[in-house]
Amino acid sequence: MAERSTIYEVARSSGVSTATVSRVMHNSTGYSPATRERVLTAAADLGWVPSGSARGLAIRRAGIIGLLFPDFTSMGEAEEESPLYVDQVIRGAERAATAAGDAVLIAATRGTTGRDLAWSVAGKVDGLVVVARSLTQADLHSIARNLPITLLAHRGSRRANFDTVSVDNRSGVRALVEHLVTDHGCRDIVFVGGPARSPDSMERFAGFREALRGAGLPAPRSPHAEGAFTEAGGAHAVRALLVDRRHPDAIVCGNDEMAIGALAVLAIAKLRVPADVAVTGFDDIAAGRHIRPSLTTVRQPMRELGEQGVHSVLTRIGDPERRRLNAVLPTELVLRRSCGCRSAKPASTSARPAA
Amino acid sequence: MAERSTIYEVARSSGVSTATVSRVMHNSTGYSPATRERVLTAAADLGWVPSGSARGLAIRRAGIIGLLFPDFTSMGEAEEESPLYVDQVIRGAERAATAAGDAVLIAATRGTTGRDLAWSVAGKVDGLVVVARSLTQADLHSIARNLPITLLAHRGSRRANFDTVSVDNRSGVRALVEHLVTDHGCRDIVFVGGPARSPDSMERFAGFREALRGAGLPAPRSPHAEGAFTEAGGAHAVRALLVDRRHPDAIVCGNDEMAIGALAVLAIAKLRVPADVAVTGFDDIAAGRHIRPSLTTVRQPMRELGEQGVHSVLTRIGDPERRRLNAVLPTELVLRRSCGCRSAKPASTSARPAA
DNA sequence: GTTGAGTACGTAAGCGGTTACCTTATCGAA
DNA sequence: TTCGATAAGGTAACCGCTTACGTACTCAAC
Repeated sequence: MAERSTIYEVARSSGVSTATVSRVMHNSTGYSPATRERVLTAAADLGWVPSGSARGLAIRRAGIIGLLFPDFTSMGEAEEESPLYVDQVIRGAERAATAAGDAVLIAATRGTTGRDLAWSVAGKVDGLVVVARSLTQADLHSIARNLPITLLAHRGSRRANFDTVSVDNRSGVRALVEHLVTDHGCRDIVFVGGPARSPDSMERFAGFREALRGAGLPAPRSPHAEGAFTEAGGAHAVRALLVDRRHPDAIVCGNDEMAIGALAVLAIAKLRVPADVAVTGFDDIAAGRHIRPSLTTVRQPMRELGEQGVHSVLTRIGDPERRRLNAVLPTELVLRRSCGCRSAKPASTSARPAA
Repeated sequence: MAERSTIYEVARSSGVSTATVSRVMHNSTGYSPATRERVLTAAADLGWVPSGSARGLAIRRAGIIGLLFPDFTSMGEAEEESPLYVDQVIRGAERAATAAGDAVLIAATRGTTGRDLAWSVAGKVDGLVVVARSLTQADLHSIARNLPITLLAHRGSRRANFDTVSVDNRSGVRALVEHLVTDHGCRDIVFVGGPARSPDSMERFAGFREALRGAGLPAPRSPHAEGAFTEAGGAHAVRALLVDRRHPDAIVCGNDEMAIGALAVLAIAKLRVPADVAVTGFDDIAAGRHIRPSLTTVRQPMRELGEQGVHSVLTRIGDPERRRLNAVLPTELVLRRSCGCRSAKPASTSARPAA
């Protein structure tokens, strides 16, 4: 690996000009079959890997879409790091980008801002998919002046001047709570939310309230307990909850990890799930299928979120003048044991299509 | 977002030459504090995102490391797709790259080869980390002529002319089996392997045999059953196994997902775990902690694998003449319920350091 | 006053592809 | 024979940065 070979070497060793090499590589016309052969073998012989930088500069397109997501590890101790669902989003983004002939560049934002961000990530891509609140408002707007950006799972995104793709948190929880009320006769239902300022948590709580009001039940102004979106967070919140009240009929948790934490605490408190109290989560992570009782939850199409995100920036790259697009992906109710259901067949819910 | 702004515009609007803008942006010397201010504000005002392609071309370094991993989804039906541990590897790679000021570009190889590969991925990066067998031998060697490549978890990699980072599969399983024999008195132990040609599976089986021989027990020439590295694969293999023999003392599975499949089949067969038969996995995926009985397994440092992989190519980029590096990461025995242990404290095992 | 060193810049030649525009050769039709 | 069309392929400008050099100016030392 002395030096990376260039198009000039390929041209020389096949006796043509670089223009012809370029033409052959792109299947355009203007060369004979014999020439084509010579160029192709020369390229293969050299193991030529064309410089993406040079090509990108020339055609003004790097062929790379960036995916930005939050990672808190290095910030808050060994805390929980970036949420599990990000993995799925990454996979989805990869798939969509590859299908479109692009590649995806990923980067966790650990407090990176401004100049660093622009140089280390933004400059290398043709567009950015940004998960949740991984970027400050300032950076978002600054970068958006030069690069297409699509926001993922960003609440209040309708308002903002961005393309967005989000998940129908509200309908998901609404369907879930309606199920608890209607099919399991629950009346006393509590909501254990994630971080108070989390957009996801707020939306889910909103769905919770809607369902209760719809059922003619009293709806609280704020979640009955809150904690981090982690097992520990859920455990802590439920522990606190049980201190000053009798156990409710059902505990609706902000996400699956919190629900798993809740299950652990309830087991210790000798409360049976679902006999004494039903428990539900949100996300549908893998662990929910294996834990006992298996977890009733709302499935988010995380992978699709990533796919649509990439799709969205690709679309805007293709047509910068197009009007803003705010897509909302449907969620799906997944009924398992922890709510009292026996079967595990999922029931489809919400479907408000892209706006 | 009319047109991406360039260094020329920054230069013009701050009244200096592009050389000076460049100097200011890189904190080198040769400008006055006043000039620095002017340039910086101009850049911020424009929201200038410098072209990574242009910069990459000029300094002959894209600042991107590629990570290639297998994904079989689109090839073999809705089969299982790329293994779960890849997510962890991705996270590790991202972290290491970001720490070094680079970014990571990910791409699943779904049969992509030759020319496409070179253009879509290889050309965009400064080096490649390749998971397992995501690339054909031919592509590997071809690309390696122009790009630093580090192989991950690639058996027989010692021989190959590549930098490698792998995991000590063999010692991991050896420690596991020794534990079953010594602490739980198992004699009749079977190995349920992954795909016959999987390097990982072969290495793990080798460790299995070593442990048995070391304990003076008869060691089989080949795994007692085999299947895909999935729940279905494990279930299928164990079902076949139980058809023509009495249940063994212990079933050592090729990975956690197979072990989970095994647990399901054993439950249906009314065999108690661990009372009647012990079951173990490999990998330590999250589900293993939640399933009942919790799964005894061997933890692979997946994240570290990704980190070391990136580290390795970065090192080689820095010093192309350096001699081959073959790192082997230690594994760790994780004792939980499924082997008969009560506690869940992990015991450290193997530690053969980098070679 | 001349010289030398140092500071603060500007100039322009790359980096490795792409592609608009030319040139040359070939061939059928007028 | 001449002409126009078409095929095959070369020339060189350009994409947006970096950086080796060159230049102008200041200041201290001789």
